[in-house]
Amino acid sequence: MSTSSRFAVAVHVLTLMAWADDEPLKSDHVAESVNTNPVVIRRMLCELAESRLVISQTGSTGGSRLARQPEEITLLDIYQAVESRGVFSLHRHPPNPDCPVGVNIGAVLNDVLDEVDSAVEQVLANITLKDAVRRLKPCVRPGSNLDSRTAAVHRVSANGVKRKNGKEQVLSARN
Amino acid sequence: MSTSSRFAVAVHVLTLMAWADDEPLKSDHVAESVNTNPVVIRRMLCELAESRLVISQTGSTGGSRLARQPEEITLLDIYQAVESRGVFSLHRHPPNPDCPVGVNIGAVLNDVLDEVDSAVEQVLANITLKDAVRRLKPCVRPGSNLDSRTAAVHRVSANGVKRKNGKEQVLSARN
DNA sequence: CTAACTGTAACTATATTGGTTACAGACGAT
DNA sequence: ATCGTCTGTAACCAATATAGTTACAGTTAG
Repeated sequence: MSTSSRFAVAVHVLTLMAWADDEPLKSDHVAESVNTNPVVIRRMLCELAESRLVISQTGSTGGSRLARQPEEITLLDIYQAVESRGVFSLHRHPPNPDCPVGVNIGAVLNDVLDEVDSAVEQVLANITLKDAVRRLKPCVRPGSNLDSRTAAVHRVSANGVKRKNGKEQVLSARN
Repeated sequence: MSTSSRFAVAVHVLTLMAWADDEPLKSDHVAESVNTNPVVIRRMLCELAESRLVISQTGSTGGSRLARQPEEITLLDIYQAVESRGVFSLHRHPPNPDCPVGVNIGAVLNDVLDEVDSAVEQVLANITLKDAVRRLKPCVRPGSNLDSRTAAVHRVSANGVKRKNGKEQVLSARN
């Protein structure tokens, strides 16, 4: 499955906004944190705005901020806003209806894929943006006596992270 | 997420073999049921053979059959054989390490993605190939007095299937 | 030996995502 | 009023993954 990074980027963007605590962020600033092009961010912000997760303002003092409190936004909300399709797909072309397996495998698979989707949604529904911010442990909060530039000194290596499944990978190379 | 149909096709192929009850199937025959090219099937069968789910034989009377009983093969086995990566990906490029959120969001996301992957795996681990065959309800079994050609008369429309999430779609167009 | 398979390379087609440039429109500041 | 700085969005390109196709070497039963 060629999974996209859209969900990861969306969570990153909204976590930034939760961190910024209602101060509107400019797409350039967000893009710098995500390490991508501002247009990519603006495109995603449009989708998030359509889903009523962020509010954007044009103009010279514009920017985007969360539409709700971080504890009122779940990762499921974000997932549904940016990943329209389920986890798996069915066949590209319909199976042969003249085969007793082919004619029915679609219904069987639909049931399975629904079960999978439900399981994913249940996990994501139980994590809020506030939780995500809370999990940013090694970082200092904006209100502390260390500003973000200082905090950057404490940065840990993002490489060599191991997933539970044992696949070694770099932070950006889950694919 | 641009999900692939590899898992759906793999389940289809192995369900066919479970249905065939240890009789070796030729790639041409399988391809006809899946409605694709035999080489696509053979490629997938190679992967499934590497994962010890099927056994293939070359030669004029060759073909592929299950390596184990259908009740000893779970959908998780199939998933792991053909979908190497997890459900989501992290960022394509590493986030900005000079940003207090960017430097840590990867670890937070890894935890979340692990939870999601585990949930998916748990669902799939609890469904065996035998279950899949059992769920092919409206079909007649090979041993019955209706052969597969006759059974095809009973075929139902594969179109207009609705997923639980309300997205209307055709059987082949979950993407 | 021959026919009928699998295994596999090589190429093409298609789709999705992400990156980039460019520009119209909004809006606060002066 | 106009100017600078934003967002929104179109248009295009690049990269990648999947899938479809042709072709052929190697294997095996008869």
